[in-house]
Amino acid sequence: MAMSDLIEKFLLQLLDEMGGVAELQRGDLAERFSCVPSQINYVLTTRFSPEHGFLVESRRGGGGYIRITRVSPEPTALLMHAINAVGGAIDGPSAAAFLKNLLQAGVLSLGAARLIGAALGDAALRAVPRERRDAVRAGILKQCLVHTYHVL
Amino acid sequence: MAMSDLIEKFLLQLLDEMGGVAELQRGDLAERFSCVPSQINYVLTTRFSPEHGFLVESRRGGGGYIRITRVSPEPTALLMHAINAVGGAIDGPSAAAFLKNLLQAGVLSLGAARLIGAALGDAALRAVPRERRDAVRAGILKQCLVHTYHVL
DNA sequence: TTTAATTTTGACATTTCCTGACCAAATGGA
DNA sequence: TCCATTTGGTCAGGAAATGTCAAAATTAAA
Repeated sequence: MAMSDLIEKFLLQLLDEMGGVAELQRGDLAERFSCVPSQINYVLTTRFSPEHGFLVESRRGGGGYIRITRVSPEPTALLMHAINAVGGAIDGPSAAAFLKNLLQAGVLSLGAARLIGAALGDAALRAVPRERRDAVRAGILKQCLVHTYHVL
Repeated sequence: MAMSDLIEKFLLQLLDEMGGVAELQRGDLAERFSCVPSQINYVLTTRFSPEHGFLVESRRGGGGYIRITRVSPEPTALLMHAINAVGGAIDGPSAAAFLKNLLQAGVLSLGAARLIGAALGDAALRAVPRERRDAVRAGILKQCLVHTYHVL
C-alpha cells in the first residue's frame, strides 16, 4: 500500500470522527508520515478533489491550516437529473420540493435555493395568467438549474 | 488559531454588543492580547477594511481612540430604492444594469446576481409571450430583491 | 521488455503573521 | 509659544505556514 493511500485512509477516518470536517496542519501530517510536505498536497489533489466530494480550504502563514470538508458527491449528476425531470410545466409545491431536495443534497446553497424560490413564487408571477404559470415556472427553474450547472 | 483571529473575534463580538460601533484604545487592546500595538493595525487593515463592511476612524494624542463602525445598513437602503425603482415592467438590458449596480455596491454576491440574471433572461421566459415579458421580468426581479432584503 | 501512469521528492515561490524601529499628530503645562 | 508626553500610523524584515512545479523513482499495463 502506497504512502498516499495510508494518508488518504488516515484523513478519511479523521473526517468520520470529526463529523465531516477536519482541520490540520500540513507540516504535522507530513511529519507523522515521515514524508515531505508537498506529498500532502498530492494526496489532497488526487483523492480529495471536488469530484470526489470534498472541499479543501487552506490558509498560509503563521497559524495556517488545511481544512477538508465532506460535501455531497456528484452534484452535477443530481443537477442533470433534476433538469431533465422538471418537464414543460411544474406547480409551486412541486418546484419547492425540487429545491428542497437539491438543497439537502448540497447542490444548492440555502441562499440560492431561497432566491430561486422567490423567483418562482406566485408573488413573482402575478403578471402571468394562472393557467400559464406552471409553464413559466418550469422555464425559469430549468434555466436557474442550468446556470447552476455551468457555475459548478 | 492565530492571534489576529482572536483579536478579530474579540472585536466582532464587541461590535455586536455595542450595536455596530466600538471605540477603544490601541494600547489597551494590545496589552490585553500581549502583542505589539502595530498588530492591532494589521488586524484592522486585513479584516476590517471597507470591502469587509467596516469604517475605521481614529485620533492620536491624549485621549486618542480607534472607532470601528459596521456599515452594512447601507445595502438595505440601496435595495429599497432599487425595489421601488423597478416599476411594473422592465426590459432585459435595464434589468441587467440594475443587477450590475447592486453587484458593484456589494448588495448582491456575484453568484446571486448571476442567478437572478439567469431567471430573468429570455431563455427562462420563453413560455411568456413577448409583449408580456417585461411585466413578468419586473415581478420576478422585484420578488428576488425583496427576498434578498429579508435575508440581509 | 517497453511504455505509460502514478507516486515521491526537493527546490523555490507565495501568502500570512508578528515584531520593532521610527514617524506623525494631539494634548497640556511651563 | 515651546516642548514634553501621550497617543496612533507606517514600513520593512524575519518567521511560519502553504502552494507549485518538474524531475526522479516506482509501479502498473501492453
